[in-house]
Amino acid sequence: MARGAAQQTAHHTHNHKACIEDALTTARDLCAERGVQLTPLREKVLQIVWKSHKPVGAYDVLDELARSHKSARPPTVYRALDFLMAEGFIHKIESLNAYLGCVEAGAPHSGLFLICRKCGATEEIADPKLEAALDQASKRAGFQAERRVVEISGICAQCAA
Amino acid sequence: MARGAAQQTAHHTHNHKACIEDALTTARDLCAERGVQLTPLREKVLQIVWKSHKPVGAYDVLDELARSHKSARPPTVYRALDFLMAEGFIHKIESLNAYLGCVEAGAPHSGLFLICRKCGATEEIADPKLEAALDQASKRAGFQAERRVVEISGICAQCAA
DNA sequence: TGGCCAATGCTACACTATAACAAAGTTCCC
DNA sequence: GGGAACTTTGTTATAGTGTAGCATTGGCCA
Repeated sequence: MARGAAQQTAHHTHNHKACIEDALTTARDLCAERGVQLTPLREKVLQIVWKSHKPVGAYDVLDELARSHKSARPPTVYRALDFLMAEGFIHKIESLNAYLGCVEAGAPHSGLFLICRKCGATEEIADPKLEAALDQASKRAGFQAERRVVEISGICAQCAA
Repeated sequence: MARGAAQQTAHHTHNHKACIEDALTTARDLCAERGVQLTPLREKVLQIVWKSHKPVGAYDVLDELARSHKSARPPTVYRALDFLMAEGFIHKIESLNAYLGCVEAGAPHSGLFLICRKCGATEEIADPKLEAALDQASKRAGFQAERRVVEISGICAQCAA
């Protein structure tokens, strides 16, 4: 699963380095606030997940991590991913068994994802109205919703053009 | 993963045998219409998936299938599951890596699922308004939606009571 | 009767994820 | 500063999910 350096963005070329820096800074700040540790290992994993706007598999993270961290093993990666998810810094894309940096880090939340099956770029969109509609639908069925998984696959605007 | 005979329904006790029979009859009719083969193997797998209203893992299907079909292997099961999904008779629940009988077999479609994390019962609900809202949201992002995964986990009405 | 196609058999393997226990590092209190 | 409690990481092994690739069978029909 080679994920090249080019074509990393969801919509157009942009300064992706700034994306990564934003994500890392936000994570550092939030961890400080919360009194939890963004250890070098965890930070490195977060950086790897943020290398592109495409969901990345745990074993791809492991391969990349192992270059700087020879002792890395599957549990190393999964523990870091679990931490990052618990803090709301990344999401798991269930339909791909892969992980994606969260653009709205802060409150842990369920996102809504648009996944391009051609280029792999995945966009997280926030749509309060839609979220409310989902909660409505649950409530109507007498169901206490706790977690939402909403993943839409198809062709992104760039690939369609 | 013991899935008992009791407590099989999403909402209340009901004649689950009728559920299964309905599903099998519908599948037989549709396959005849479409000129595809609902072989004994595929029918058996469909029946196993329909044993309850809880999503069932592929390897649980395999265990059950092997009782009557000694040569069954993972590919046996996955091929049958793929066929049944392609024909719209079952759904895959991505967040559980498990499969569930479709209550609205016929047109292949993406469902919306309410998954109880306590009893496992999973209800498929149809909500055209919500589906339209999801399509709207995609379109607004210039995205051509092809497949939807919508899975809501929480506590069902029965378990809450 | 031979060629084609769909379905199944079968072996092996790839990919995803966790259990369980050991070791090292951190915090905080006295 | 010593040490208990806790968090994080190391390490080995294994469980769980899914597919590749080729062989075999059986029906259809030209």
